Amino acid sequence: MVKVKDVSALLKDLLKDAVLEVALEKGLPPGEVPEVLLERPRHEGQGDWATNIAMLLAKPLKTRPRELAGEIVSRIGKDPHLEKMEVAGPGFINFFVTNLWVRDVIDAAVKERENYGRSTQGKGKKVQVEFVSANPTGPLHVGHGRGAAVGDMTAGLLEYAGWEVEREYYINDAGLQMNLLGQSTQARYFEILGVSDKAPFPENGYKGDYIYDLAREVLERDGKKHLEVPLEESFPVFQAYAANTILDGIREDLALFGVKFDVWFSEKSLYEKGLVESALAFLKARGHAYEKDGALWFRTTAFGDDKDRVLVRSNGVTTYFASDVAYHKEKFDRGFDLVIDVWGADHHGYVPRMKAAVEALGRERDALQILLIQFVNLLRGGHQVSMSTRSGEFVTLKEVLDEVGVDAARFFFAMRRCDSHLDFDLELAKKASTDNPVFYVQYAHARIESIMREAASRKIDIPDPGTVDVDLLLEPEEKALAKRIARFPEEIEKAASELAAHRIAFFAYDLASDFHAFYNAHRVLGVEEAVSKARLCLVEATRVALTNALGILRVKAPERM
RNA sequence: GCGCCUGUAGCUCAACCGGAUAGAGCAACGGACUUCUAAUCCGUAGGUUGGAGGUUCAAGUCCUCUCAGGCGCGCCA
Repeated sequence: MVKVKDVSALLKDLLKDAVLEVALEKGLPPGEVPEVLLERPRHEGQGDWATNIAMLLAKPLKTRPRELAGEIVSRIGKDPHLEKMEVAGPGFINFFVTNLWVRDVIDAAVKERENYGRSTQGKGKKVQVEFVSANPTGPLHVGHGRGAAVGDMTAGLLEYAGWEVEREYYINDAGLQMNLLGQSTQARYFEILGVSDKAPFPENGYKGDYIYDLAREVLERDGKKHLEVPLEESFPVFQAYAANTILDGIREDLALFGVKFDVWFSEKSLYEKGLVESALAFLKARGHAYEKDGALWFRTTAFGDDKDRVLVRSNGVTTYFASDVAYHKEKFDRGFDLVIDVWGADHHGYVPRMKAAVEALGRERDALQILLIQFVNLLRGGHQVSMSTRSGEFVTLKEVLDEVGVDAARFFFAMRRCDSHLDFDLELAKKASTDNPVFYVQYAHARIESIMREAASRKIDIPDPGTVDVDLLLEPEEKALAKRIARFPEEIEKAASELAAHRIAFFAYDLASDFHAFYNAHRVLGVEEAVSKARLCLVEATRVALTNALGILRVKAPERM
């Protein structure tokens, strides 16, 4: 039996031979023959596969595309999987395959189960996905949620495509923002005790209500003792308490959202281990860094950035960029073949210098991929909700999860390309109606489980797909469904190589849609036995593909709804 | 001023390395449950892909210009 994925490979080989033969005959050196590609035609009636090769070759061979296409077709060898070929449109060659693939795909899905669709694309390669990485200065908001979903799903997708994947959270626990957090908490503590003039609230401090909560907790734990000592002395207590408490909250929120990190990496640890220093030394030794105006600069312009960047300020303080260079050096030193950073789109100006850093570290520019997550426009009751951590006015991720549920939130984020702005309407996501795609997809799964329960109660087993008579699955809804299942492995590879996890969500939706259409048109149980058996196999194959797709997104596939 | 992202049906979004007739859902209208779950399905209607040029056999996709929205442009993070 030919594996589903191999049908296209098989066609491609036949096609390639024919193309080379024709090209050679017309005097075109094999080196100048463009790459032969097979694509999925957009429309029904244009076959299962198509190629544009005749159009590409028409010019160098000085012939008309359609004529050439005919010539190529006449040289393509026979194969039991190949039903017929057609020359269509401006010069496409359309391939129609025989029904053999229907059994092939059902067989593959049912037998491979949780491995159906897995790819070896990333085999033997290690990738790190770093995401969220929010400063521990406040709770996660919806924007972080989108980053968390995209990062986690991208990681899941790459795992499925054969990569060894590590999920990492970078904790920005060093620097100015952490000081501000400590000062803000300290100031609120004094304010609560009615002596706010003794510890004024810092400019640009964190104004959210949660800072009051932290201050009150310190007060409960320690009493008024921090009033008695100088501010510098009590400051570390406030900072440590605030940062640890907030980070714990972040961990809890992410756990609730179904996101698990393999590594929580502390920025502070880079300094403690001397890695920032050694990274700077590395750059200096290779002539990528120089001193000017009392500061240390990184010559990022040598790698395409539009200006050089400061690593160490003239006051001796290292910049955020310096620790980021050190961090990325450390990542590559850990042996990753690919490093993916998921950032908020407001950091896009940072991309060229980070890419420059990667090159200066002696890596390919593309060894670092940065996914920029566009802003989430949070809507509630039609009007926009502001989301700035500093102003303290935001809706937290937890609030959203409590309101709309984890699955709805994850799927909502998954249904958009990450570089597209996202309107997240809470009222809409919460509705258990057709508006909400996650219920639509989950309902398809619940229906499948229902069929399986019914079959079990009637003592009917799922037969071996090898015994299925493919000619019993010729209804348009059956073929459409089988075809969709067959595309799952392609979809994985495509999505993985584009780092486009949203494709999986769309696939799941389309698969559910094909299933619902099938379900409404045909009965699985209570029809003629051979047909029933064939359909049971098809349903089981659907269940496998749907479960696997949802598994990548970490969205539940419920047995009942 | 310079740079990045976005602009596709009334609304929210898809569209593979440039391919054939630009697809879904919602909203609107008309239909379908005596059966394995109607949170479903089927049908109708809806478009100059913001605009103008260009490259190409072929452009939503690439190039130039332009308009609109968002975001960046620090010895901040």
